[in-house]
Amino acid sequence: MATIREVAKLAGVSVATVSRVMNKNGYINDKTKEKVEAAIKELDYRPNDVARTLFKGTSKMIALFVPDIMNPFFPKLARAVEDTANKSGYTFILCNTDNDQEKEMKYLHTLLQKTIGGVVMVSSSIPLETLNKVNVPIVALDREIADMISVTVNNRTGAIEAVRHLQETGCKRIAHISGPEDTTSAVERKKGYLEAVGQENWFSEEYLIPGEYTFDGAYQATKELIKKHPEIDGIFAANDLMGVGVLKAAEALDLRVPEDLSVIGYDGIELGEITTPALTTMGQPIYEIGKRAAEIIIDRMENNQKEFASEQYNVQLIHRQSTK
Amino acid sequence: MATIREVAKLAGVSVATVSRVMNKNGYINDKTKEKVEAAIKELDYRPNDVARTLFKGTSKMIALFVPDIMNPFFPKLARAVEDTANKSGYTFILCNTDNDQEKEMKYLHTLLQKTIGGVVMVSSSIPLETLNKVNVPIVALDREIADMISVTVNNRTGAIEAVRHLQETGCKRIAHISGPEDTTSAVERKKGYLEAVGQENWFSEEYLIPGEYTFDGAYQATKELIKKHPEIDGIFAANDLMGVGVLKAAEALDLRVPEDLSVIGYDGIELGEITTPALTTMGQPIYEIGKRAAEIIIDRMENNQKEFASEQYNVQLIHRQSTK
DNA sequence: TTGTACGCGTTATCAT
DNA sequence: ATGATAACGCGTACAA
Repeated sequence: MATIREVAKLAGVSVATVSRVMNKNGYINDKTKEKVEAAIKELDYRPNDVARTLFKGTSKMIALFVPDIMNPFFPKLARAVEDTANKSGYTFILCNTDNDQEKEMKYLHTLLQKTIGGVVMVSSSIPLETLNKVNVPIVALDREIADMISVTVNNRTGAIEAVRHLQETGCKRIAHISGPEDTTSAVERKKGYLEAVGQENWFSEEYLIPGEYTFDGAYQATKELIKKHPEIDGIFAANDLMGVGVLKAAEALDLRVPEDLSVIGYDGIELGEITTPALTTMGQPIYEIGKRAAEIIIDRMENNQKEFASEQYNVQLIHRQSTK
Repeated sequence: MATIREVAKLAGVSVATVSRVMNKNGYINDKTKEKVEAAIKELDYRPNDVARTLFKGTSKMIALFVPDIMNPFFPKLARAVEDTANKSGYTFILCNTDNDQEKEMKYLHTLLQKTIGGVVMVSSSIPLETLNKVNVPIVALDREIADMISVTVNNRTGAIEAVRHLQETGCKRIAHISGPEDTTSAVERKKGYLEAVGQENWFSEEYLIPGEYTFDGAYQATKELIKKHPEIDGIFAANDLMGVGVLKAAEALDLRVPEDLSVIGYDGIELGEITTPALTTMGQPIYEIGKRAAEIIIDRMENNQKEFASEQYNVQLIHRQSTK
């Protein structure tokens, strides 16, 4: 790779001049500009981004922390962040955290040492004081982190709508398989469920069981739930991955869906279209929120004076085959 | 972030000494070492990786080029590469290429400007001369790229095995939905299919139709295929995503699987476990090959004198419900 | 309008 | 055993 010095020599000018034409800074004679551009072209010169970064003190890189890219909710989110980052000339770094604090801290420090520009975080177990001490813009995505700027969907009201849909399509006894307690989206969805049916006279605490946002968790949970409470005729799973787990458990239990058991999920990932029956769900604008989070981060990096606010998007019922 | 100079000042030594204790280079008095370490700890000093990279001329970053992380085959591969990279202290950069040459070239140059350490590539439309000119270790993963070092599975023999399985379970007329012609894995799988049944007297070119490795492609292909050739009783889809597409098409066509139509896929992604019926497939060690590709890249970066060779892994029949 | 020289934070070489 | 300093490649005051 050619350096700025080589270009300067070939063009018969100083490095400063080359730098100026590269960055369109200051005044330059048209004639010398041409010479320089010719030299740049001839050598296929591309400025060394590392040197640039060192000088500027910040790099055009943006990182995304997700629990696990193998969870089918995240690829689209990652894609959205990457696309948006690229559009503004940023490089995209993906970090799988496994919700492991040690891993997250290690990542954060590694990135800091690379003078990362900004971080989009889906969840974080990093202590708030660390997060605040760190001099890098951070935006929370999908889940809130304390009082940081976040891009989320309206989980509580979406959950209420999900339960209402179950009721409107004839369900009398509705259970909820919830997500992790330390995840705001899961907590909000559970709140919505409780708000919708917590006061019903049939309601029981036993209708509320944790599934940890995983397929297996929901599968097991459903089996136990139905064994104990065969009267259940509707299940609201806090995410689609669990919704699919419920579907498979129903299959194993020889329960017809939606005749014997109605199922609704949350997220609207493509997986839900592929099951038989296809999963009814509350669809969120996944790509959209990922894109917005990236845009906000980039805005904050380039435009530090502006005021930023959290954003909340709406979810929408997608009626497929797992409810009547 | 504290710099090495601040540490030096606090410890009352020169920056060279600090550098030495950081890198465990040269001789250092135990006493001064202690002083320096104390200062490092006190300031929570972490060397600036950008400066380091600038000096060394290469960075501890490894990139993975995939067509699209939203394709369910890739998350596990990405995860494998990232895990392996991290284990050796490398940072992971994900690049979605969409099989778009322009995008790939842009990525490559961006990364080069960051003095990327190595690149793992799933497919590439980058001209070979560019690839060769570039002074960065590259390994091809999942698909071959000319004569570069690659980590793949045995696609041809796996395909033969898949077709044999269909035959052994009673299929008499077996069609193949193939992947992209410019993708070596797809070409090899098609070769295997042809090798297995191309000489049968019932064989017809019309049994061989392209599905582009996509769900929709396979869905449409299946519908047309069955309409034209209702005698088909077995389909070998060149990947699982298409296998699932076949399953859904069969459902739409009111065909029972496997009674009326047997289906086998390729890859062994988790998606195939979730459909009803679950998809029989040729499972490849996805995580394993991703890991190996990363290991090889890292080896090449750290150990340039060694000789490296391509590796090929075996696939294994996973018999689920879509075949008898 | 252009060039010189310094600084960004490290590491490695050469003295001491 | 330790320190001073050049060098990595770039951008920008400041001088010319």
